[in-house]
Amino acid sequence: MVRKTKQEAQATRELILDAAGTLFQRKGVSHTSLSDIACAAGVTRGAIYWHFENKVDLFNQMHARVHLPIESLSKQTASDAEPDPLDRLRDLLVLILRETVHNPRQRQVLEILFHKCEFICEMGELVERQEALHLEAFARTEQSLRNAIARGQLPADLDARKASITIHSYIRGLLSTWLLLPDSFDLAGEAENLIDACLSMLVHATSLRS
Amino acid sequence: MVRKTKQEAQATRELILDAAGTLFQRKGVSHTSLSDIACAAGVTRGAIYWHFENKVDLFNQMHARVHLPIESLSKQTASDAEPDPLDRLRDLLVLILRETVHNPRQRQVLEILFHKCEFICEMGELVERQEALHLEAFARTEQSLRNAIARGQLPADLDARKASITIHSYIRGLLSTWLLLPDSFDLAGEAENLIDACLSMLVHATSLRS
DNA sequence: CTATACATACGTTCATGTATGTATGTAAAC
DNA sequence: GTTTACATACATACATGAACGTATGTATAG
Repeated sequence: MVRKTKQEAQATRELILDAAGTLFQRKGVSHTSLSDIACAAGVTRGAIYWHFENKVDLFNQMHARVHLPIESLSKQTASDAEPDPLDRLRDLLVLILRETVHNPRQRQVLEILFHKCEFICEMGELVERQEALHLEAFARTEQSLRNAIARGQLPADLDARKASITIHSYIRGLLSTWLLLPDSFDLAGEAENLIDACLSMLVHATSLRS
Repeated sequence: MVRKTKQEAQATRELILDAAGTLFQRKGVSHTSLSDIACAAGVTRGAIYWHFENKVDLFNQMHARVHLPIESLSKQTASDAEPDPLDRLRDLLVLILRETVHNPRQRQVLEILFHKCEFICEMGELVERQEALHLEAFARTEQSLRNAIARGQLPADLDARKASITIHSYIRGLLSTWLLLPDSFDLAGEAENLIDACLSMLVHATSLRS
């Protein structure tokens, strides 16, 4: 069997990415060889080297599949035409927590990023792109907070920058902790409570004001 | 040169651990070979295999050096004889943030744990011990919070368990974010503000009550 | 004299990258 | 509508080097 049609080739590519995701999640990125992936996907290493440059490239392509939805959502949230920016922010944050629990692919990618790979320069784009994504997210949330302040939903002297970083750290900590110890608490069930607690912090904490 | 005195042998052991720490932090655990470590420490692999079973063992021994101070501190904090448990908790949390910034060894170990190693079963004790440490920390903070509730420093109906996990996730998120992007905010300078914000959340957030 | 604290040397196992083989889809030529 | 030619989508085979673990050598401390 050789020379598949373009659709079949695309399916093979997806197969490889799926297998890689599963193995990365279970054994870690650097402890998974291309032979492992090929075997799990039912192909040979030749197929992998056809579709990808090497493991790092394969790893980066993996992330390209899952980022888009959450990013597009967060963008419209930061619009200053939104009449209730604080509630949109709340919706977004709750969604992030819930999706991580219920969307296997998102959970897989986050679990790999948090606990199954090493952030080193050899990973190529990953580190830079991840840093860039964070800074973008900081900025977008900061904008949302400014909009909320302008609409009187948050204290006028709230330091939006500090608050944005605080929120993101909080979310990252929740995800990281839950992905490490999924049985320690019910992330999906408590999502609203956890986010509301965080947002109430923005309202009440005088130490986050300038 | 061979056969050193016991003190010199101990010094060699420390040298190896130091070199390993530096290389793990820079290149990641699995991308650092024992040859790299030996070379950096000015010894041969033979010396490493004399002092340690293998890389995993070496990695685990690394952590044994740095955990103790923060653990002993957190233990006395949870004592119910403490008249001001909330303030002791505050001190502890602020200290954790500051030490991470100013104590190179703590920063190194945390940076490795968060971003330079993979949490997989092949790492041996690491995963289990790390999980155990987390659960202990949850429990201790929960006890501190109960003490604070008993002394009227926190709402009587605060869910201590939820609050404990919330605090730990928050701290973990701050550390993880800062270690990834140290220039994005001043963790040491803002330590008190960040912790006060978190503690004010415990006081005001109704969503953390039972 | 013996155990220690290494250094040296050796064998073996992967994992990687590349080179090559090969059968088929696909499009153009006739 | 065949035939031809070429690119595609892999499989197979090979060469290389890195990293590991172990076995052994060896000088000295105790």
